[in-house]
Amino acid sequence: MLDLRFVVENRDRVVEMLGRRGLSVDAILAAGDPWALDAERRSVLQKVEQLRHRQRLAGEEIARRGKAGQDASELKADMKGVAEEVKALDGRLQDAEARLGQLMLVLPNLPDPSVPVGPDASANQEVRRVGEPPQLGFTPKAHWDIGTRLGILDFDRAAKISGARFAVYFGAGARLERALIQFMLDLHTKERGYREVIPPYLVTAETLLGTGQLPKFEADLFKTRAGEKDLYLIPTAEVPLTALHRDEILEAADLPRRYVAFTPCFRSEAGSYGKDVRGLIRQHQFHKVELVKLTTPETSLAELDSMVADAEEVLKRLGLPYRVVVLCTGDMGFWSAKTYDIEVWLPGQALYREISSCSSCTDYQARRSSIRYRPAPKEKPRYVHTLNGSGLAVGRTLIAILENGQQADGSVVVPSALRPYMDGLERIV
RNA sequence: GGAGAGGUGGCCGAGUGGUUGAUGGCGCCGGUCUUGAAAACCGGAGUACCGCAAGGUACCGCAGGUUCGAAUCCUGCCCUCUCCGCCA
Repeated sequence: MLDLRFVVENRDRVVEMLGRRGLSVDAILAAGDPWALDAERRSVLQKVEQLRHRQRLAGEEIARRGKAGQDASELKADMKGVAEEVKALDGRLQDAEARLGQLMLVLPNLPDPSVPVGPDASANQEVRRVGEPPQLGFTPKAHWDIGTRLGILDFDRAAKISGARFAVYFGAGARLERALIQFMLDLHTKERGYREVIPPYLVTAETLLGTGQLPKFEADLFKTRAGEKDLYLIPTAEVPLTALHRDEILEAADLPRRYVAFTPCFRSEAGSYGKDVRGLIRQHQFHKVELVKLTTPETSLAELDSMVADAEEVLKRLGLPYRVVVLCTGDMGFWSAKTYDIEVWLPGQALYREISSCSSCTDYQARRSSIRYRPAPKEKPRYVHTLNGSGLAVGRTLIAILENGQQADGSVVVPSALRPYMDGLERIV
């Protein structure tokens, strides 16, 4: 969430920055007036604290008289009234704080000044293009045709088992998925300085509140229920990885922290009916190798750049053409301050499709999750910046390999970087 | 699923309802001593919020309650651990 103090003291600026994201003042105020609520909160808080101070002094006096054998019944009677007053005011205070807290949870992050302003994806800006789309010399097929024909992907049987938006991988398909995972993890851990993590795939509501998926985006999640306990399937490893250091104060020397995790991801894809219904593009369950960093505010944008480079390196080594796009204010995620998407070329659709999204969330998640660091001994703790990025989405990488490596005879060439992970297999036939 | 134990400051561990944000120990930081180090001794050290400031308030798993006053009493919840059962 945003820094309440900053919001209160910089009303115009906050309104302007949120406006860039398409959030009008009216829309903000419709959810509640943070400025009025904060004023209420402060004034009540001061009264409560004054009364509590009186209670404390009176308590000491009563104890003293008790020891000295003096009467304190009149003072006690007075303080009973004070206690009731405190209780009433405290109720008002808690009410104001609760409403303010809920309001702050539904305000998105402020965009970084460098982010282009725009209403939707059409205003995103291409940063660079790497690699050339392959000259296939025949009409390229979509991956679902390629994979089905090779017998390595099976959507019909997946539908039988689990319904729409699932896939079964067979043989070389399953092997290719596993090879990609291994390849990506090796790259990030051995060459890029990330520490490998296997986190829980089921998380609590508090965890999702900390990263921002809750309370606003519950419809996108799969929720499980076991007895009285509600747990959510992770939509991305960003959630458990970012939450690793919740309620902690890290040492400056520990930053940046770089984590990489391979996990399945689960998304309900509510509201995406009719979109990407075929193939592996949009599934309820998919694999992702996720990168997460905790950094100081000063280094976060540089670390974002290097994270993008880490994700790009996967594509470079696989020989897949791609471009990097900086998302405009209107297309960014709720908790992001700046996002780069990496889009891979898909010959089957003849367009670039998102295969990675790398964001700096500045201190937005850190504040919600209370992840801080101490800049120097004795100094006050500050919030870290949290960054996350796909490195990469495994299923979509497999799509790109099938579509870019497809041959006229229907076979698929395995990128040489992956062959060591597939017993030297050069071609899927 | 059944039975039991426990959650206090970075860690360990005290705490009779009343100057207890909390004894003590370890670890940590500074100092004295020492050629240096160790030991010993002295001192320091949590987080958040309110306030221009002085200063104040809150926090002993969480939330309520009793009371003039709660780490301490009561209720509910959460978590951890042990044993039994079941199980990959």
